[in-house]
Amino acid sequence: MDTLQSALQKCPSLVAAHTAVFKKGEPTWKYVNYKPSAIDHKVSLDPYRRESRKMMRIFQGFCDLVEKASVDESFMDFGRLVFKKILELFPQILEGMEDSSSQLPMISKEVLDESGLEWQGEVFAVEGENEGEPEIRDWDDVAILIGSNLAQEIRHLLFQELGYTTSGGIGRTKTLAKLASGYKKPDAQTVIRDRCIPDFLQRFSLTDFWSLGGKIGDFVRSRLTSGTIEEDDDEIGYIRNHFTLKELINRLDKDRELAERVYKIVRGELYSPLSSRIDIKSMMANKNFRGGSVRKGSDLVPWFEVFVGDLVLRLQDLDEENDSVRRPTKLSLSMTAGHTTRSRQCTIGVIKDYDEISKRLKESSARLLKELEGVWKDDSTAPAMYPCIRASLTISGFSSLDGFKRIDVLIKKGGVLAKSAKKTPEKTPENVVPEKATVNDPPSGIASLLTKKTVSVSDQDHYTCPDCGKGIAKEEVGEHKDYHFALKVSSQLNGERLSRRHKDHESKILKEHDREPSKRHRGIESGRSKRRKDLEKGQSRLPF
DNA sequence: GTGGATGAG
DNA sequence: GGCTCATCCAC
Repeated sequence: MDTLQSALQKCPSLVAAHTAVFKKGEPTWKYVNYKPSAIDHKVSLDPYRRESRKMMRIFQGFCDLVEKASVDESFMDFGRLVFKKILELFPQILEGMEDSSSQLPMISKEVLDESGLEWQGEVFAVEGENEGEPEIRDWDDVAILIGSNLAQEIRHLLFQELGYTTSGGIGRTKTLAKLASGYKKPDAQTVIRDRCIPDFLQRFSLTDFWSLGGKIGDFVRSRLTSGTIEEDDDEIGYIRNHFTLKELINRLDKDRELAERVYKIVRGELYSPLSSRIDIKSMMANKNFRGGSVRKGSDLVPWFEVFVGDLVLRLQDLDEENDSVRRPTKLSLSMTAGHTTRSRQCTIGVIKDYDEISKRLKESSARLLKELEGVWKDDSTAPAMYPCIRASLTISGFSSLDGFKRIDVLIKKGGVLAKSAKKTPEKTPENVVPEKATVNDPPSGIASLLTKKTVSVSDQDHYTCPDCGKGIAKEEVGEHKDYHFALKVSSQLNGERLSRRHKDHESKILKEHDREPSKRHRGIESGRSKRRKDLEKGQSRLPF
């Protein structure tokens, strides 16, 4: 790794950015006016998380289904927005929807031109496609076209609001959007029409796909290719053209799931749904120690201060972000000395107050440290525990106590919630993990923009839909009914235009969240940011 | 409950 | 390449 000096030598115009740091022994991070040494500082990613959250809020204000992919990347499902726009611009589409099994008649070039729609961004073109305006052949292209406009809008909005430039990708699946978003940067977007997918994917290799970047990708490649020129020129196309699903299953040691994933991925047909809320399962604060600076137990205490400060801060952020109260029930301390890593965990009661939980986490950490020292002593395999190379604290087993917000106030200000709260967290609605949607064969047609096949089901209150017999969570009943209405709209109206009432209802449908992406759903992924000066609450920074 | 592996960035 | 972080799974 370069030192600051060597990096500056290679790139004189380099602007080295400061990052916020925790100083050993301090529970809060700050921007320091000196060069923080790795020996007694730990980087804080908090400022980035905060910016991330601001971006998320803007995305969510724009789009009804947003999936956070990482601190600086999100997927947006433009399905409803696109459909709404299509109805607005081309209401005649409804006439073609009377027969849901047939293809929708395409609108004329004149009507299209009248709409004033224009492509936004770099529209990836197939070999031999005429120069100039990218072709619009079918409704899929129209949808992507509108998607490119929406992407431009949200990117512009983000720049207006936060000053960040972004790169985006527009495609029919997350995989495509993600690859497209990195295709041209910075401050650009790339648009992939369905028919361009093979040509676009030719530019990538198997291991460029998300989740295939590691050993699994290498394994798949080793089972499918032998390194010929043909394969090398278009690895993905080669796989697409040479293997049936059955063959893939055989080649990949009967790993059906993996085979199906590969099969779909190389065709740009992995229609995985976006999930708006991924409940975090654990939080870790870690520090690698250099130069043998931790030679005894007491050397760790100031780091516990830092770890706990970091974790509790993030806990606060999590609450803020989700407007919830989530608390860990488990704490784990892990340490590495030499080549051996050992960890011990303990359970902790649910504590609402941040100061109280900090106190508890520190006490427990000290206790776990004692335990680990014992473990090391008893373990003849392991050498000495000190000097310690690494230590980390992980909190997990989150339980949500939103339902206790008021009760807690009544009991005691900053009080500790008793066992009752801890014993029944699974029963609180917030803690019910929604059933993971599984979509393999999405419905086709524009109607699919409105469909929702899977709904989350809680053990307690559910309702059985008379139309389809599915169990529906209470909160979801309205939405579910809208789903059936949507089906009717798309398949039963006998060519007549929607009545006023239907239109109202229809717009209501469009406002609903739809966690079921489908073949026709468009994803956009955007990310990468520039830094911007901003004073963070509760934290200080120096004016550089 | 633990240790290690995996994958992303 | 070092480092940070989250998740999964075999034992």
